[in-house]
Amino acid sequence: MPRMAVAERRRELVDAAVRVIARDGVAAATTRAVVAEAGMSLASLHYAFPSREHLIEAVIAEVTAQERRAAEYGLLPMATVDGTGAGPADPPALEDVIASGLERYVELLAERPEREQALLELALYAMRTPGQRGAVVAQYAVYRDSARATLATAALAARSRWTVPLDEVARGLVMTTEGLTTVWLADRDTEAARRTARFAARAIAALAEPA
Amino acid sequence: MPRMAVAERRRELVDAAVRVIARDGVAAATTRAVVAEAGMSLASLHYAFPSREHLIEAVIAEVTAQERRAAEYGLLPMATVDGTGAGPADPPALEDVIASGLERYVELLAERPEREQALLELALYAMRTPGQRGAVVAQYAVYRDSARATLATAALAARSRWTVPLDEVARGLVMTTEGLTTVWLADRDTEAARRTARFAARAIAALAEPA
DNA sequence: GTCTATACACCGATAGAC
DNA sequence: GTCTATCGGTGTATAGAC
Repeated sequence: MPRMAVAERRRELVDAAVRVIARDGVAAATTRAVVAEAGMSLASLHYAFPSREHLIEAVIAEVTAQERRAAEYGLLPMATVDGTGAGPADPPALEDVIASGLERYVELLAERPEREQALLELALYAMRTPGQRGAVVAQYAVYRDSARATLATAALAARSRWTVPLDEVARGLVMTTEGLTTVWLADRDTEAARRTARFAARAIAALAEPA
Repeated sequence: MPRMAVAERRRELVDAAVRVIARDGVAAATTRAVVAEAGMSLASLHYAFPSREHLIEAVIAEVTAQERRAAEYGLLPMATVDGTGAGPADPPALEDVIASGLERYVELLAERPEREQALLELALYAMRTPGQRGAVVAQYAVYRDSARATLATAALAARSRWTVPLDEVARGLVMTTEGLTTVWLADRDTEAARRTARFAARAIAALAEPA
């Protein structure tokens, strides 16, 4: 193996761990499985990280950062739905904006179930690991921030304003996506999930009024 | 150790496994940890179960049965809220009935987080284990059935009727409890969860009209 | 810095005495 | 039926050659 900076090695190990976890779960992400995936020797891992736990810690941090980026770059958000330069006379209905966003999330879920399952497993793992509780809180704070920003933009696009604190709405949206995720992972019924998503969109949109 | 019927031994092992899983997680429920919890020797486990996987399978079945019983005996349901023999003139508001049920769920969650976390972990484990996917589907079917029955009773008590198929409402309720669970497990903010529960109750109640 | 080789604990499972 | 003892395998982590 060629020499490489420790930082680079760390990056490759984290990426490999992410792939293993997505494919086979957190429990299967043993040190041996990760280095095999990364094409390194076992000792390289312990040179880059003091222990497996530190590696998983880095994985959680990396995944959280990815989620943050995805949220910021609007891969998840629902507010970019129109784009046709709608005139001031015909703003989209808020319910439709939110519904299309949630439906896009369901699509994404159905396309990459491993990713969402991996995120859930990592969260549960972190909840059990004393030093990692903060990481979980941070992960869900990212979700909430993203939801807040998205909902603010959506209301703007739909010429509406929220009648309850934006924070509450954001919390409800995060609860919705988490609920959709768990239920879909359990029964894999995409059509039912789409219907539930539309129902949730209606419920959330009811918390706003025309501006 | 005293002699005992295989069935009884199986029962004790499953109970011990449930305790270990609730306390330390699925990954920690090794054969040795379980027999230590049950106060048996290692060989007894393999006499009662052909393998650890079969034991976990039995645990999932047992936990699902417990959930079913809890649902049937009305520990979860929200429809038994009044009980004062309210006259025909003052039915409770549907929103309040559902809200009190969901708030009770939040209370239960805050009281026994280990149980809900264990259920989630078991579900995720089963999703990854080829032979266990059916168990997960069954588990969530139980939730849905319970939700359906509860919602039907609630509508009756509140002199309302659902304007969308009951199945859809039930699905929305299950999604809600799952979402509440994951988010609460992540941030442990009980007051926020209560607020989210009330918001969800309003949204669900909006799907019914006076009968 | 990177490797091979290995230490050592714990895993699931079984053999065989009682 | 129930136990102790042990097998073969895999886990994390490290020692020491290069």
